[in-house]
Amino acid sequence: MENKASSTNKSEVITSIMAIREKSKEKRNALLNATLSLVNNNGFHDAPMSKIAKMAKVSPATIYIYFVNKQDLINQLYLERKQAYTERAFEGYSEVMPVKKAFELIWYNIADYKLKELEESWFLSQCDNTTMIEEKVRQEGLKHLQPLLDLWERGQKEGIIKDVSPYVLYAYAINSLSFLMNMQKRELYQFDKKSLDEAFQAAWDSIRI
Amino acid sequence: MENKASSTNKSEVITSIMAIREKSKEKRNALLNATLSLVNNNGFHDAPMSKIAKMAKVSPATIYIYFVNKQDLINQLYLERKQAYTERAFEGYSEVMPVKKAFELIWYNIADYKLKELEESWFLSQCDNTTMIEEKVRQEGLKHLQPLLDLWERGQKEGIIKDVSPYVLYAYAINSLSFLMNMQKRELYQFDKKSLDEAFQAAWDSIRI
Amino acid sequence: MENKASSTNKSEVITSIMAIREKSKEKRNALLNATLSLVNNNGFHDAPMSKIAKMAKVSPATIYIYFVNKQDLINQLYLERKQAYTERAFEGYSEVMPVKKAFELIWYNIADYKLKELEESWFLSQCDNTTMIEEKVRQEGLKHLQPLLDLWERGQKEGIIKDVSPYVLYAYAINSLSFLMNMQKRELYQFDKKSLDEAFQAAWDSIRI
Amino acid sequence: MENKASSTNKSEVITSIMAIREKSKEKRNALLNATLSLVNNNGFHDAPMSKIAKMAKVSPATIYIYFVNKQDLINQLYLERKQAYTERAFEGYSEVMPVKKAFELIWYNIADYKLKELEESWFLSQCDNTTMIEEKVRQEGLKHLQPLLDLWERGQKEGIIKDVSPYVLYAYAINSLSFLMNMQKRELYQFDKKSLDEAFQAAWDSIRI
DNA sequence: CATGAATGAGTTTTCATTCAT
DNA sequence: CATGAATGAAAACTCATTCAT
Repeated sequence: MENKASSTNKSEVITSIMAIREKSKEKRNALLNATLSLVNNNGFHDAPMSKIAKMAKVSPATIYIYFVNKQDLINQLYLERKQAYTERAFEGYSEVMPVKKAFELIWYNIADYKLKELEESWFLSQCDNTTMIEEKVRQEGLKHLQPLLDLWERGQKEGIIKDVSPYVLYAYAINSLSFLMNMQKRELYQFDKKSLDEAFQAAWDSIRI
Repeated sequence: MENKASSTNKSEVITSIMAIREKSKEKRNALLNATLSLVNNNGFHDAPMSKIAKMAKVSPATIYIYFVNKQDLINQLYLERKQAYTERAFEGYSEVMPVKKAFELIWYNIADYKLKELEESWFLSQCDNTTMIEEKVRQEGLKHLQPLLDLWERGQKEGIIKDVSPYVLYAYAINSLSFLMNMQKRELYQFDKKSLDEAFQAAWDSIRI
Repeated sequence: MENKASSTNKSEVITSIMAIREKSKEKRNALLNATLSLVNNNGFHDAPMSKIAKMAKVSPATIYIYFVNKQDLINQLYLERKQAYTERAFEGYSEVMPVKKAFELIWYNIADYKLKELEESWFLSQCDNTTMIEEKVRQEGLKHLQPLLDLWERGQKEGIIKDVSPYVLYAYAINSLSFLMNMQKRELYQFDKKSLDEAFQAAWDSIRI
Repeated sequence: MENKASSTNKSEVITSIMAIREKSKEKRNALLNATLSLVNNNGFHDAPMSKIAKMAKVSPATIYIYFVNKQDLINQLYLERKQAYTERAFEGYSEVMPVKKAFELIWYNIADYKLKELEESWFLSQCDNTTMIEEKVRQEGLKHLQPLLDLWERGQKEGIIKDVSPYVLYAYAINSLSFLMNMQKRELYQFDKKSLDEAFQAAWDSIRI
C-alpha cells in the first residue's frame, strides 16, 4: 500500500462516494432542520448562521459548502417543504375521481398534513406572510398546486363549483386551514375528528354551488 | 400688550404647550409610519432603527424618547393599527341589527379596510404569522373583536349560524380575506365589485346553516 | 402694581435673592449627592448625567447651570468632600499640643469620619485610585493636610517620630484606615471600640521611634 | 517524504495545532495587555472595546471569541494578574521558616512586585477600589493569600504578632505599600533601598508585639 | 433659572461571510 | 469536505451636551 488512492478498487470507491454523499445529505438535512426550528422559534430575524451551525453540529463555514448564502438556505428549505406539502396533498388522488370525492380527499390530506406537521406548516405560513422568501421562489413553490386548480375548473364546468376566481376558492376552501393551524399551534384551539368534519363542511359549503 | 415678556398670558402658554405636544405626536407618528413601511417592504429583519430614523427624519437616538426599545415600537405600532382595523370593522354596527344584516355590514367593513389599506393589512398579517409580536400583545389586540363573537353566538341561538367554534367561523368568514388581500398586494388578483360580492357569498355560505 | 419688578422693595429683593440662592444651593447639593451616590453604587462608568438629573429631581439641562460639564461636577464634588474630610480631621487640634496627643486626636478624628461617613470615604477612596480626577485637582485636595505634615516634622525634630518620608508616615499611620473602611463597607470587617484602639496602636507603633 | 500531501504526519499535525493554540494565546494576551494599559491610562470608563481591539491589533469582533463580554474580559484580567501577584508574594516561602524571617521574605516579595510591576499594581489597586469587579470575583482573587493569614496566626500563637484581626494586620503591614506605590506612580515619591528598609521597619513595628 | 426634547458621536455586541489549514 | 478563527460592517442602544422655549 504505497499509494492511498490506488489501494481502493472501483466498487470500494463508489461505496465510499455514496457514503460521503449520504453523510453530506445528512449534514444538509441537519442544516435545513436546524434552520426551520430556529426560524420557527425565534423568528427569521433571530436565526443567525452561527446558531444554525451549532444546532446542526457543524462549523459555520460548512453551511457555505451546501448553500451559497443564507437566502439560498432559506429558499431551498422553503421549496423542499412546500414540495413535501403538495406531495402529501395529492396522495391517492387521480384525475378521474368525481369532483367532490377528489376535493374531499385533497382537503383531508392537507388538513392532516397541516395538523400533524405543525412545525412545517407554521414555517410555510411565515414564509408566505413575509418578505423572507423572494417572490420568484414563492411562485416556484406554488406551481405544484396546479392539479387542484384543474380539479376546480372541472367542477365549475360540471356546475358543482362556484364560478369564481381560483384565488377565492383557495382562500376559502384551503387557506382557512392555515388560520386554524395557527390557533392550534398557539394552543387556542384543538382539532378533533368532529371539528375537522365541521371545518370540511364549511370549506365545501363555501365553494360549492 | 406692550412688552413681549409680560404679554405671555395663560392661554398662549397652553397653546404653546399644545404646539409642542402636537409636534411630538407628529414625530411619533412619523416613526410609526416609517416602521410600518420598512417592515412591509424589507421585512422585520431588515428594518433597522437607523433606517427607521432616517425615514422619519429624526436621529436614531430620538426613537428612544418615544419608545423604550425596538420591540416596544413594534408592539405599539401593532396595537394602534389593530385597533384602527377593529374600529373600522364595527362602523355603523348596532347590536339590535338582524344577524345576517349585521354580519354583512361587518364583513364589508373589513373587506373595505383590507383592500383599501393594503399596507396596514399586510403589516398586521405579517405580525399575526410571525414571532415579532409577543403573544401577550397579540391577545391584547384581539379583544376588540368580541362583538363579532357575540353576534355569532346570537346567530347560533337563532339557528342561523353553524354551531361550530368561533375560530372556525373566523377562519372561513373573515380570515380568508387576508389571503385575498395578500394576492391583491402581490398583484396576482384584483378585486372588483362583483368578485367582492362573490367572496361575501362564499363567506356567508361557509358559516350559515 | 403695574410693574412686577418695581413692586418689590429692596429688602424684599434681597430676601428673594437669598431665597433663590438657597434654592439654588439646594439643587446644587442635590446634584452633588446624587452623583456621589450613583458613582458609589454603579461606578463612574455607570453614572450618566441623565440618572444624576433624575435622582436630583431636575432636568439634565439644569446640571449645566451649576457645572460646566461632567468632569467639573466630579471635580467639585471631590474637592468639597475632601475639604469636609480634612476639616473634620483637625477638629479640636492646636499647634501647641504635644505631638503624640495631637496625633492621637487627629487619628481618631479621621477614623471617626471614615467609619461614620462610609459613603463619602468610599467615594474619596475611589477617586484616589482612579483616573476620574485630574492630578491637578487631587493636588488641590491634598494641601489641607499640611498641618499634619507639620506636626510630623515637629515630632521628628523632637525625636519622637521616625525620620522617614511623610509619604511613608501617611501610608502607615493614616492610609491603612482606608483599607479597613473598605472592608467595613464590604461587610468583611466590623469596627468596635477595642479594635479601633488596636488600630491606633498599630498606627502609632509604625511611625514612632 | 516526496509528496507534500502525504507527508503530513501525526507529529506535524500536533505541531501545527500547537502553533494555532500559541497564536490564539498571543492574541488573548495582547487583548489582556491592551485592556490593562487602557484602563490604567484612561480609566475603566474610557477604555472602549474599539480602542482595546485597535491596541491589540485585532477586530473588535475578535474580542468576543476570547471573552464573552467586557465584564468577562475585565474579570479574567483581574484574576490573572491577582494570581501572578500572589504567586510572586510567596516565592521562596516555606511554612517552616521562622515567623519574622518568613514575613520579611513575603513583604519584600510584595514590595518588589508592587514597585517593579507598577502598571499591574496600579490596575489591581483600581480594581480593589472600584465597582468594576464583582465582589464574587474579588473574593476569588483573595483566596490565594491564605498562607499569609496562616503565618500571622502562627506568629500570634508564638506571641510575636499582635493579637488583632488579620484585616488590621493586612491594612498596616501590606496595604500601606499600595499607597506608596501610587505615590511612586504619580512621581511624588521615589523608593530606594534605604526607604524600602524604612518602610519594612514601619510595617513590622505596626504588627509585632 | 429651568426644562423637555433632540441629537451626533460613540458604546457594546452581533452577524454573514471568508480563509488558512 | 470540513473547520475554527477572524473580521468589516452594521445592529441596537446610550450618553454628554445643547437649544428653543
